Amino acid sequence: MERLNIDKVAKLAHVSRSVVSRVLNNHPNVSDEARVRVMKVVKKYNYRPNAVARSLATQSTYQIGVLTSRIEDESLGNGYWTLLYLGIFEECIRRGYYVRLSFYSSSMSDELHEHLLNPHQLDGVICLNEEVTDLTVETLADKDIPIVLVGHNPKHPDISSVDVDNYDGAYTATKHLIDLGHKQIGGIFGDQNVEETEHRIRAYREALKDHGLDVRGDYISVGSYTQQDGYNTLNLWTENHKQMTAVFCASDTIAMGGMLALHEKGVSVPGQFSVVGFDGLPISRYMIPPLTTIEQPTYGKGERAAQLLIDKIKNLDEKVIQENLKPKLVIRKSSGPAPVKAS
Amino acid sequence: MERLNIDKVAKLAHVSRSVVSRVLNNHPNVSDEARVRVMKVVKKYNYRPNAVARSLATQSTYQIGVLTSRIEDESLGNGYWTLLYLGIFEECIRRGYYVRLSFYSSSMSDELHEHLLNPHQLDGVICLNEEVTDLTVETLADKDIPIVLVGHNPKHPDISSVDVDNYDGAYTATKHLIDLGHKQIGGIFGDQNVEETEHRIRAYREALKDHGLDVRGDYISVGSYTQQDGYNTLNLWTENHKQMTAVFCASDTIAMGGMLALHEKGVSVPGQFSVVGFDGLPISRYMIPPLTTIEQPTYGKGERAAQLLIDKIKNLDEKVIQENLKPKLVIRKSSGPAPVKAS
DNA sequence: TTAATGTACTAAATCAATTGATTTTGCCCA
DNA sequence: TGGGCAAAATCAATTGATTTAGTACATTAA
Repeated sequence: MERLNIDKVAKLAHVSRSVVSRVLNNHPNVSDEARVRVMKVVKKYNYRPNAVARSLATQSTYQIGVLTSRIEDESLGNGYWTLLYLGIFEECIRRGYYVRLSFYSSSMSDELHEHLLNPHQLDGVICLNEEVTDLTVETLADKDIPIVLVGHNPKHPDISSVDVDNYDGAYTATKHLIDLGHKQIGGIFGDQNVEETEHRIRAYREALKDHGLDVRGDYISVGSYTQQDGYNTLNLWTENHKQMTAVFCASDTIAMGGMLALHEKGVSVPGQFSVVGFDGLPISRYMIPPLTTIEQPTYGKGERAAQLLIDKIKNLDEKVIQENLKPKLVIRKSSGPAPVKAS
Repeated sequence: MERLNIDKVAKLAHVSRSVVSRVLNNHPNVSDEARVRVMKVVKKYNYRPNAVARSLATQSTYQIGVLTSRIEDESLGNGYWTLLYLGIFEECIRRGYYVRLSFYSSSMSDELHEHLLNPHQLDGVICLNEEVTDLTVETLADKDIPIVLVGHNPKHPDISSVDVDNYDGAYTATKHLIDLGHKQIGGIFGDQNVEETEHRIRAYREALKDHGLDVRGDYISVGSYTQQDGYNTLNLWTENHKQMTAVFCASDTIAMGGMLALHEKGVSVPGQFSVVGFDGLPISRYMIPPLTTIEQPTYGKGERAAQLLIDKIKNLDEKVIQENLKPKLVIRKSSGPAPVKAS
């Protein structure tokens, strides 16, 4: 198939190339006859304007970059990400944008990272985790490229972001356990110094306090959002904290690891011990037992982030929006009434 | 920051723009003095050539498309995909390519699908599942854009592809159960009419036959690669096939659902019943009990697919390569010796 | 009837690179 | 001093679109 360009189409339709461009972009001042002639040729030869040339002329590529850090390597395998990508992608496609996928690793040279964010190629960037944000913001600082974050970042109050309401979710989870009669409730949390984590911890503490329960420092573990961390922590606690009857895990993966530790120690869930997770990963309903969890709208987070970004690209709207999506408590079999004291 | 282009750089370095281009692309016939002068300016102003203009001139975008079908919606949440993307991405970055991510859904118009594969924007395409292959091949038929598949597809023998050795994996899994003394072994498989599935089924049957065991039709289920399917199937079988003591699940997700069914029925794993999965998802080691599975090199599949694609883009090499990567049996706690007959 | 406005179109500049053709420079040797 | 020959540099075409400026003609208003 010989390559078709706008000039050839113009010739075939007996108009100038400007007219073809007008027709294709729905610009005014084109007669109906000309429009019909052009469209006929376009249809017949299945002509599509060259997007690269168009990008060069318009100085916009209709591509946005999505940047994930692979620092928490292990967590990349947990099913959360694909749903996030899907949400971003589908919103983008609806609005005529393409998605470029990148993973950042700390071993990457700054130069390569900059390369990933090459300003002539991306109309905007979504950062999916904390680790990439600082570097990205810095790299794009004077380049005038909009950024949106998934997960609020107090270090960057001038950048729009989307997050689940972490406080609300963690409070609800803890209260759920309190309502079931548990008095000794542990909390296992992920990465320190991340706003998300701090909010979840605060909500956990305040829920306990609000209901007249003690907040014990040794009932709180702050590690990482991994199965390994949940496993290790509950392995310890089942030894050291015999009074504990429930735990709030700040992610489903932590809960998964934790439940394995409980299983190995012969502690029955929920008979002797209740577990609540956070995230609502698709796999959570098939854990043994199925996990009570705080379901966050993962797909929706991606969707909304893309919306905010594209709005920003189009309007150059300077408003900063930091949005909280509501999570939802999903009660399954991993949580139950506090066991009656054996003493 | 005022926009820098090749002309301004040329002026600042007191050379013509061709020299700048030569320097940047490591072409010969540039004097050392000129090279040094140009590089000095490039460094000083942090100049990066406009990738869009470069693409227009060279007719190549250094972007490859990665297409996933979202038909099996549920399975998008299982952690397999991100690892595949990661493998593709890292190989691409090493070789100077970008990755564009797309999800195909059957509700998508053909036009939109074509749009996703816009020939002026992609140097090549990787199809990650069966569902998107036919349409993609057709769309790109006369466009001269290389394609590589993840998962062999007998309908397209002229396209390179990467897959795990499904026969080998399934045979090994089944043999593992046989070696443990199981005689009544079920098989739960995923999507019908996919080469992958057929090979796994064949290997399962032949392993049984090779070791003198009966192959029973009612011990084989062909459904989908989902937890739900594993759950349903084992729910049935625990009722109907009391003699069965083990099952080979053609995916870890199937196994996960299956183990939940067993748990609910009070069947202990591996005491009364053994389960082997396929995939080696990161979550498999935290299932209850940790899953014995056939680990496939998911990251490696992505990596290799990207390699094949880029080789094809660069050499226009007409060789068709259909490669099988070796899977590995990982023995954990979900499989054990066949229970001694109660009768 | 004339001036002002509006519509449909074309020509040419622009975007920012690559690259083949051409010219200039530098060097050696006769 | 001039001819021959590479090496190095420049020039200009090319890639395929958008978009501004300019033009011709028709319509409306004064």
